[in-house]
Amino acid sequence: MYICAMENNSCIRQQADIEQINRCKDTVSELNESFDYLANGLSLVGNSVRLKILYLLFEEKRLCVCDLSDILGMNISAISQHLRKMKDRNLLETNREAQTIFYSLTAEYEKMLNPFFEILDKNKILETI
Amino acid sequence: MYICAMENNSCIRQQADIEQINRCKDTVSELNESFDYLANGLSLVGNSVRLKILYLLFEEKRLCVCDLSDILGMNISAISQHLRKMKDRNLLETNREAQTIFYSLTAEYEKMLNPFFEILDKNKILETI
DNA sequence: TTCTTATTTAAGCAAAAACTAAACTAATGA
DNA sequence: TCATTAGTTTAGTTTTTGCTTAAATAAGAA
Repeated sequence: MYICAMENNSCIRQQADIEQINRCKDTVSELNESFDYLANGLSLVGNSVRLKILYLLFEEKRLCVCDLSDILGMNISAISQHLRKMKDRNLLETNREAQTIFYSLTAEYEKMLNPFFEILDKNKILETI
Repeated sequence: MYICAMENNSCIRQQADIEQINRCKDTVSELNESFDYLANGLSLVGNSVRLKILYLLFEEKRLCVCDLSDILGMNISAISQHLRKMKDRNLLETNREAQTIFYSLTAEYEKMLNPFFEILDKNKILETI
């Protein structure tokens, strides 16, 4: 009989597969940082404002903060903060042209996010029919 | 000259491409629900506890609430609430066997999440070297 | 029927994320 | 040099998310 390590919510199972549990625990501790890193990256994409920004950059190649603020009907500061997060995680890169700073997708993430852009593309076609 | 529709943070650009802005606005309003839906799905994966659960289910095919609670060292209730969210969004399905409820990935999302699982698999191999 | 095991659900709280407003930086041009 | 435009940063507020606790449900066993 196997007893969970939880203090309060004790879950006393008759039929736990201890080998399986241990194998899983090993996986989790081995990949712990990978899980955190990947989840953090996905959480950036898992926000509708940021997903819109990413898709628009995929379509338009480059846009400035002011464009995005206008398109999305949002405060420049809010947009800038979203862009910063994505730039910090290397989803985006910048290119200054006089006072204007253009944001674009990095090649790495353009490729990685492509399957999701395709889903959106498909919906776009469906909408127009 | 083009003036943004923002009240306070007025961004008055000399060189905005109005056609581009309008094209983007159309895209956003057309795909608005798709963006929300996709972002919501991705936000589920963009949490390290849920990503761990998904990967473990990918590896082990099925696990019950109690197993996951034990493996992740978390309260059963917390795990159950994570599972519920993912089941509601159709990432997971359940299968009752007596009192035990086994969760597993739906075929649709197993396929969709595969590229991310592959990243984790690769890291796993690297860790063991 | 009552007890135990497995899980879910609801309520409340704490931490994290997103947004607003205002101050700040940086490039350009009069 | 000073004003303007474009964007960033910081501080504070609001909203959302995740977790804890406790109560509820559901299946099987005594």
